[in-house]
Amino acid sequence: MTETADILLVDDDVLIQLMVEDVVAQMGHRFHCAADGAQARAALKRQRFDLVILDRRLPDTDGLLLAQTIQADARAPFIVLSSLSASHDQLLGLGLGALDYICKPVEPALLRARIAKHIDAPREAPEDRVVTVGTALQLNTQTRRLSVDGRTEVLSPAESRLLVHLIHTLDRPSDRLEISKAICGREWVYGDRTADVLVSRLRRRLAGSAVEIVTVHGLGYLLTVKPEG
Amino acid sequence: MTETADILLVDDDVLIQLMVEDVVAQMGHRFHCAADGAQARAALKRQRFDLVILDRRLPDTDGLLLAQTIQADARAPFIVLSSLSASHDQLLGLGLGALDYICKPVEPALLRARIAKHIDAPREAPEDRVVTVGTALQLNTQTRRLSVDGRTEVLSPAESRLLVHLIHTLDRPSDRLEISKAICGREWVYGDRTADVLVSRLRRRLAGSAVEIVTVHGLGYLLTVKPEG
DNA sequence: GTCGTCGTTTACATCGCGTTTACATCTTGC
DNA sequence: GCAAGATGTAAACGCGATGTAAACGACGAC
Repeated sequence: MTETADILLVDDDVLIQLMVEDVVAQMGHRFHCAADGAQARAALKRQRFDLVILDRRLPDTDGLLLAQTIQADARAPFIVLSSLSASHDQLLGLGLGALDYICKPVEPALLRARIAKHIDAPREAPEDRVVTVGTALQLNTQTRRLSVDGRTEVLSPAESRLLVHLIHTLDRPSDRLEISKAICGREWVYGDRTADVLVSRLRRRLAGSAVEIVTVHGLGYLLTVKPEG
Repeated sequence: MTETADILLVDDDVLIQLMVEDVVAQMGHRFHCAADGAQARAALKRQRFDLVILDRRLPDTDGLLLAQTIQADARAPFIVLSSLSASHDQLLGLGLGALDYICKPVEPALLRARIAKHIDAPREAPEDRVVTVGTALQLNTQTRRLSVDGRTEVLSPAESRLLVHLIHTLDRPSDRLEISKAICGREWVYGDRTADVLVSRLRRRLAGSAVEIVTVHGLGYLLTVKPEG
C-alpha cells in the first residue's frame, strides 16, 4: 500500500483544516476540503473519496445530515471529528454509519493513527502504476522495471523518478531546477551535476530504444521519440 | 454478521466485567472473561475469539503486552478499553494493532456501538490450508510444513505468515509497512529490522528452490519465480 | 525451576546509489 | 579558430539501506 487516497475534510475551522491537511499530506494522501454542507455535497458529487472526515457543527447544517448523502450516493466511508463528545452524540454518529468518532481536541499523531486504521483497511489491490511512451517503453514505477528494446532494466529510484518526469514532460525541455526538484525534491544550485550524471546513466539504459534524451544547450533536457531510422 | 461471536474480556475490574458481560449478552454474543494476563493467555490458547477487549492495567502485566500473543498466535482482532487515555497511550495501542482504543469510563450503549463496528465488519475469508507457487513450492499453513526442492522444512509461525503474504503478492513488491502488518499486525516503525531478519531466514529455507525473494532497494521485497537456470 | 522455541533487538559487515570530483569533449560567441 | 563555459561520463566517495550472526527476552513445556 503505497497507493495515495483522496480524503475529504468537511470543517469550517481553519485551524483544523491546516492540521488535517498537514496530517493527510504527511501520510502521502491527497487532501480536499469543504467548509460547509453545500461545498461538501458538491465535492462528493464531483469525485469519489476514500475517506470523508466530518465535523458536526457546520455553518449551514449538522455534519451528520451529510451522512446519508455520503453513504447513499458516494458510498464513501466516513469518520466524525467533532467537539460534541457526549456519549449520545457518539452513539448517534456511529449509529449513522461512521467508522469512528473522534473527539476534539485531538493531537495530529493520534488523528493520523485513526485515519490510517480506516484507510488501510479497504484498500484495493494495489495496482501497478505503469507509465508508457507509445509502445516503445513501459516503466513500472513500483518495481522500477523498465521494458525497452525487448530487454528489462531495473532502474534506481532516482533514475526512475527522472524518467517519469521526462515522460510527463515529453517533448518539452526541463531545466535543471525543475529536474532537481522532481528527482531530489530540492533546489538546484549552480555546480550540481547530479542531474547530468543521472541523465547520462539513463541514456545508457535507453540505448537501442525508440526514445532519446536530447540536450537543450544552456537549458536542460527533453525526452523525445526518435524520428524513423 | 448475524452469527454469534465469542468475545473475550481481559479485565480484573468486576464492575467492568459485569457491564461488558451485559452488553455482550444483549448483543447475542458469547461472553468470556480473563482477570489477568495468565488467564488471558490460557484462554487464547484454548479457543479462538472473534474479538478481544483488553484492559491495560492488569494485576500481572500491561494488557498491551498481550497484544503480541494475541496477534501472533490467535490472530484475533482486539480493542483496548482503558483508563489510560493520554494521546501517547492511545497511539501505542493503535500502533500495536488495536482496532480501537476506548477510554474509561464508557457508557454501555457506546461500548456496544463500538463493539458492533468490529464484530459486524466483514470477517476475513478463511484462508486456504495449502498455498502453492506452481509446482515449485507448497506450504501448509496449518502445520507450516513447506515442501520445496524435494525437502520438507517446518517454518516458524512468523516465517509462514511472511511466506503466505509474499505468495499472495507474487511478483509485486511489498514495503516494510505492509509486511509488518501482515506478519505482526502492527505498524512498522523506522528501525524495525524484524522483517529483514525474517526475510533472511526465509531465504535460507528457500535455497535451491525455483523461487527467490528479491530486494527492491529503498522499498521492500518481492517473491518471484527464478528465470530458467 | 530448566530447557527449547521463536520473535525481536543489537551489532557489525556489506552493498547500493546519490553525489562529488576530475577531466574529456562539445557549443557558443567572438 | 579560439577561448570560455556547458555538457558527458568514468571513477571515487560516503551515507544510509540491507544481510545476517548472535544476543536477548518472553513464553510454553516439562
